Amino acid sequence: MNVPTIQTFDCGDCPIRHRAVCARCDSDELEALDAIKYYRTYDAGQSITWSGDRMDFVGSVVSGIATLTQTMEDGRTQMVGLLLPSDFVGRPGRDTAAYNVVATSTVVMCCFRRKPFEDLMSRTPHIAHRLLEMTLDELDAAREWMLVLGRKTAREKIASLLSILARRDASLRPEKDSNRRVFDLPLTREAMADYLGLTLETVSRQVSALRKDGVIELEGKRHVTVPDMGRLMEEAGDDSDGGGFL
Amino acid sequence: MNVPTIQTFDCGDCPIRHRAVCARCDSDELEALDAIKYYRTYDAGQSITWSGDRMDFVGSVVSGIATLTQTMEDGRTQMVGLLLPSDFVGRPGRDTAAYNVVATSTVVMCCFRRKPFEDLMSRTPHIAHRLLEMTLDELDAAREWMLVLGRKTAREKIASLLSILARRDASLRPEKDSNRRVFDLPLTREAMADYLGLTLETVSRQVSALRKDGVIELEGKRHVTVPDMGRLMEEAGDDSDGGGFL
DNA sequence: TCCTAGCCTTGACCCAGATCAAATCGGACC
DNA sequence: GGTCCGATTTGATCTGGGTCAAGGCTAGGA
Repeated sequence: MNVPTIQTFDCGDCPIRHRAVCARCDSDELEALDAIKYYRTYDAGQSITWSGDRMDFVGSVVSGIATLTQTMEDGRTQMVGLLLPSDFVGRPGRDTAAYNVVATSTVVMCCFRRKPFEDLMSRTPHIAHRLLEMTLDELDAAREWMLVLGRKTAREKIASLLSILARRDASLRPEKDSNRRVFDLPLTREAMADYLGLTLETVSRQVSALRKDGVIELEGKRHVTVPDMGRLMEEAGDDSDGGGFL
Repeated sequence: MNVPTIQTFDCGDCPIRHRAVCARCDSDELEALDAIKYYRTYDAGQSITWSGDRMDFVGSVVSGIATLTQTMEDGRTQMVGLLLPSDFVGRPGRDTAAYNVVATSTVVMCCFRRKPFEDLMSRTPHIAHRLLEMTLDELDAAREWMLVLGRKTAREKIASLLSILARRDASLRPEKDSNRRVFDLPLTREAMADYLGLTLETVSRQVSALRKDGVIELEGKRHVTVPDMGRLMEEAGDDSDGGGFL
């Protein structure tokens, strides 16, 4: 499978380096982007966007983690995307949000007002291209996830999620030992369940089982050590490199 | 939810009118597209693309139906997309296919060699924009499907699929009675199962159940009549209009 | 220090959908 | 018409994961 490179860009004074929308842009274009950008902070649990609401900005996550969810009338909810630093939020060309976006931790967003962003986009082909690439990556991620949701067992689902989180985390900070990974779970058991199409009880049981079997080690409830990524990816049912992203 | 308009365009001598990649293009641009396009026919069951293979064209489906699937080593497979006439296949900027694409019926594709298409794309912003829109629609479709896969019951899954097929079919041919729909199932029970993350037996049972309950009528095994789309969408667990596409 | 509120874990039991097995249907081909 | 084969239906049984219920762990507040 295809593991897209983490989307990061340097937009001047954002606290992290990332090259998302403005990779390859020249300085004029960057200046134009700078002119319409602003920052906004959301507290953990706060809603960034509510499905159906008017949405007059697009932007990318600078720090923190947000989730993209859909809900049925009876309350069943499914997470359809996990937004990590550098991920893009919002859809140019549409003025209402299609999903609920909720901050899981404190989230800082680098926002662009939608109209000026769209204007800029139609003037600078780079940006449209970049956005196309990012969208295609997201599409691949969504499709990979369809396989997880439709055909994997609970244990494989958990292993898949851990493997993705471990790899996304690893691409943020350089690792020495390529086989060992250490990271903090950014999600509650309930959020994991919503991502995996499971119940929180099943998530809890399977995490315990993986711990018992030595696939992972836990320190507290959130701090995870993966002694052997290969083993984890086997558990996930992934072949060679375990098509991951998101 | 958002029901994207069917992507169709008129590319000169294609047997159907569609406005996919070249909507809004002027005549010069159309001519440039014409210059690099060619047609190719695939028989039912024939593979159009094999995951991991080199892919040197992109294109859109002119007629027939193809499926986009992912497979695990042990044979479990999940359909991740259904390609109906006018849908776009292939990813500009990547030279290997990410999925298996298989013709379900005889399929005619309007292809563009990838390199010239990419060149053309970088010269004509319209096309990149159009592609971005189409990709965003597909992403919405994939995410909608994640909700189906992750949280719906077997009966709701079947109803969701039928509702999507009925609506996509309806947007191809004009309908008088907006409540009634008649169409042919383009998929075997097994393909439906692969789409829905079920087994073919369960698909068969639930289709029978929906027939018994008067939600649909069957003539033979493939010809479906939906007497009341509202009822069907209720069964699908969809609110108002039942987020559709694909 | 204790209390409280979220999380999280674990156990007991149940059921929707998987699995295994057997017909039946329908079209293509002789 | 008859045979064959793949697609479909239907039945019987099994089981992974859902549901319900009872504690446990930890951080923050008083």
